[in-house]
Amino acid sequence: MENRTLLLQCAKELFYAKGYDAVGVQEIVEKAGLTKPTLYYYFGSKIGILRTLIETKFEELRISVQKALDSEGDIRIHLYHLAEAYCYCFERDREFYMLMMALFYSARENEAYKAIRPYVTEFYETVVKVFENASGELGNMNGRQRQFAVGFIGTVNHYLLVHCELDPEQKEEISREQINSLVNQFMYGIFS
Amino acid sequence: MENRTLLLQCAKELFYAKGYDAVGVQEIVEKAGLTKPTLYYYFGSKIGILRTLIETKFEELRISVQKALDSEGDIRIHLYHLAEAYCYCFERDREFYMLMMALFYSARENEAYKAIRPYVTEFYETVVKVFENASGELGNMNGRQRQFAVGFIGTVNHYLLVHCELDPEQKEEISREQINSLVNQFMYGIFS
DNA sequence: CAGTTTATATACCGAACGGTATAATAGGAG
DNA sequence: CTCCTATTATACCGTTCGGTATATAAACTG
Repeated sequence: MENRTLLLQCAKELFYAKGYDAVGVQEIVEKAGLTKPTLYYYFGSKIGILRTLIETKFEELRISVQKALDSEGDIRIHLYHLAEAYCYCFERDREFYMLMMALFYSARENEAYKAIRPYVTEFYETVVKVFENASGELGNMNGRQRQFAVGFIGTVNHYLLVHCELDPEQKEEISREQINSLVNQFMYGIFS
Repeated sequence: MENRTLLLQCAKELFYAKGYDAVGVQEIVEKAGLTKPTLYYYFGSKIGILRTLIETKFEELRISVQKALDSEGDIRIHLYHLAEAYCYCFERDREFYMLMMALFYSARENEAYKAIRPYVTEFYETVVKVFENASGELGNMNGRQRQFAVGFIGTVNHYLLVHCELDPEQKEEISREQINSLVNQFMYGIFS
């Protein structure tokens, strides 16, 4: 493996296990069997390596989300494909997805949170648009699109957290029925 | 205010805003207008001040949760009172509740997570028991009590997070109807 | 008043922090 | 072979980290 990739991998594992602020640059390069100038050569700074990590992975997620939203169908279908895209990303790299979630819930003035914020906002806005485009089906939402979007993302994230707790070894993958019932439960919450 | 209480207050605000690892002991005592030995006199270590913070606040939550579970009624009533207890804790000290949530989602090998883990586990087990005691009403749960417990806590937490997003100034308090519909939505998820 | 306890400050510790100036090494191109 | 670029290491920078030895001031206790 290239040293650049190796550093990204080691950093991801350490950030996931201990948290961004609790990991030192020294620790990352030691794990990779390299030295600090190598890390600074590729990424420029400690936050730079986190940013690279986020950008790389989000690009993958962005593609599958776009594919999900291009599909034909009602809002239920779109939400299903959206949830599917998240679950797919989760299953491909649990460590990264969990790291992302930890960052999402971390302190607002933290540097690591500021690094992930624009990406989270981007996806949040994408989901808001899904609800706005569905006003024909859902009727007047009284400006609750934002609430729905936060709710939907939260429901999916929470589902994945529970899934992680119940299947730590990642033995079974998330089924279509599970994703379907997740979306249904969320939709019920809207109409009730 | 006593210097001890002042230090706890300042630490809470900083941990909430920046995260435990990103805050230095120096920063805490400067905000309080004191010096390091004073902090070490009262709390012994940096993690000691977080532990004191958690223990103090959890004692309050523990009392209101116990009161909720002592009430007569079916599982829906118990869950309602439980959700009410969480919401009450949240409204009394949003900063602390949000800090708790951030810690809950933080990295598993982080010192701060280890400090809060026993308390989270304690409440988690309490909620598991609520579901176990309701086997008469809910029928055979196929050992899904744990899943329900994680689900319930996650639903409440997520609701409070959204609430925070939509009412950042904390103008209106959470109504009985809101708590009721939250519990109903969760119960629907179980039966579906 | 003398002795003890409680509470606070000054001034310091070694270690780790993020980051860098500089040089050596390696590989390809002319 | 020689130059150039890409990559890596040695050795260091000033700052901040969590934590403490020691002294002092105030408040209680006999």
